[in-house]
Amino acid sequence: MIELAILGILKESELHGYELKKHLRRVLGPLSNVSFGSLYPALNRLERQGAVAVVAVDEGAARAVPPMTGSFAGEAAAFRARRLVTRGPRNKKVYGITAAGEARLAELMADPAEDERSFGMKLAFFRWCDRPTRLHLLERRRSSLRARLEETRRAVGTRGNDDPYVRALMEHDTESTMHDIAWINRLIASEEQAGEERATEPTGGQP
Amino acid sequence: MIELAILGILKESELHGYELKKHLRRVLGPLSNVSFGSLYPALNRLERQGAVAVVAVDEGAARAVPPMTGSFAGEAAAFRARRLVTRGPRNKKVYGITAAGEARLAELMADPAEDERSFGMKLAFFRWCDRPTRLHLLERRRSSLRARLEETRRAVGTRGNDDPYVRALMEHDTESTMHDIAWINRLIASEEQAGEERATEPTGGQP
DNA sequence: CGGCGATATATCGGGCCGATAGATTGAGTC
DNA sequence: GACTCAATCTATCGGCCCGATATATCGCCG
Repeated sequence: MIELAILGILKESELHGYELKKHLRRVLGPLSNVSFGSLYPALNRLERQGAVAVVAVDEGAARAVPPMTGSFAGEAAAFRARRLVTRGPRNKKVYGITAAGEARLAELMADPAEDERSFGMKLAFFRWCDRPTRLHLLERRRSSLRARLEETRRAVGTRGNDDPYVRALMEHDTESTMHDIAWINRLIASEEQAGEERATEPTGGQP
Repeated sequence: MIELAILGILKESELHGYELKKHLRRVLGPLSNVSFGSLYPALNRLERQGAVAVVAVDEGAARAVPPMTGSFAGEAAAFRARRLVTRGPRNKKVYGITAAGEARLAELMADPAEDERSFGMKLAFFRWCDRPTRLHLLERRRSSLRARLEETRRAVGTRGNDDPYVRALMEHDTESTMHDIAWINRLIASEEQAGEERATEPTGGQP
């Protein structure tokens, strides 16, 4: 989900759409590559939901509407209207996350469907959630990877799948999935270790 | 693209939609998991394009329309119409690939965009194309993986990416991509080897 | 000044997915 | 036989996402 990504980025700093896209590319890198055709509608959706809000409208507007010239602003609007469309001149709408948005982010992180891509996004924003949630997400991911592994192995044993290329595809999928599981195991281990280190402090848990 | 997958499966045997989905799941396994919401519209599209054709309408129709009772068939149609929708009773439309469809399959295999998923599909149907095309696809895939590798490495070196989780994500992406490249290299090697073995025959190439 | 590439916002058509609906068949159950 | 229940089978709908496209400004170079 793109909304998760937007909220995760906006939680760090206020940005306008274009910057947002660049940050998304930087953080999610080769995962997802969000396009404007998704980004702007998603921002509008989030704004309608009250999860983000426009913080400022920069530069362009400052030139088009200098202080205390109401009639001039009206002329500018008329000029815009004459040009077939009402699209504003270099509006740079800077968005910020709201309290509702932070709640929504937590909700999106914690709960829903695991569509292969979304795990990567969630991991990229792990800093925004607590250790139990992180561990829960990691374990859920691991179990879905294990299911995938088993399904692929079952498929290999099915008659009708004797094509060498299909075979190669499945063997490689198996290898990759095992590699991923090992990685998740390392992440879980380091998460648990960090948790234990913090547990050797005043507020005692189980010794 | 789902059309490629449908044509690739139908080239092997004639099937109706439901079977088609099961075969797709078997062959593409954990890649893609085609849903009915994509499958049926895609079949209609392909039929409109003349790439596939309905070969037979089985069972249900055989019961509803027994031989030589035109009026009865008319009644059945009226009955169906009364039920708010015209959806046929257990129609089991069996599809087959046409000559145009085979051409379209070759076209889809050879040319277009590389959206990460489509390579897996193409590989699954490699048996349907010749060695030069296979090598071309493998090399294209390798170069896109190399590009991805480089982009991720660039992203790791960018300031602002100091979050440990983002870091972990990128390191793992790098590892996976390298793993994939090694795999592609093996596929290319075995493809070239098979080509050379066949080249030591009557029709001489370059010694 | 005139073009050119980067910045910036936004829409549109079309594909894909998950949810849902409607219908038929076959097996099991009393 | 009547009843239920799961599986089979086709299909649509709303909604999201993407690529292409339109529009407009900004800063830089020659």
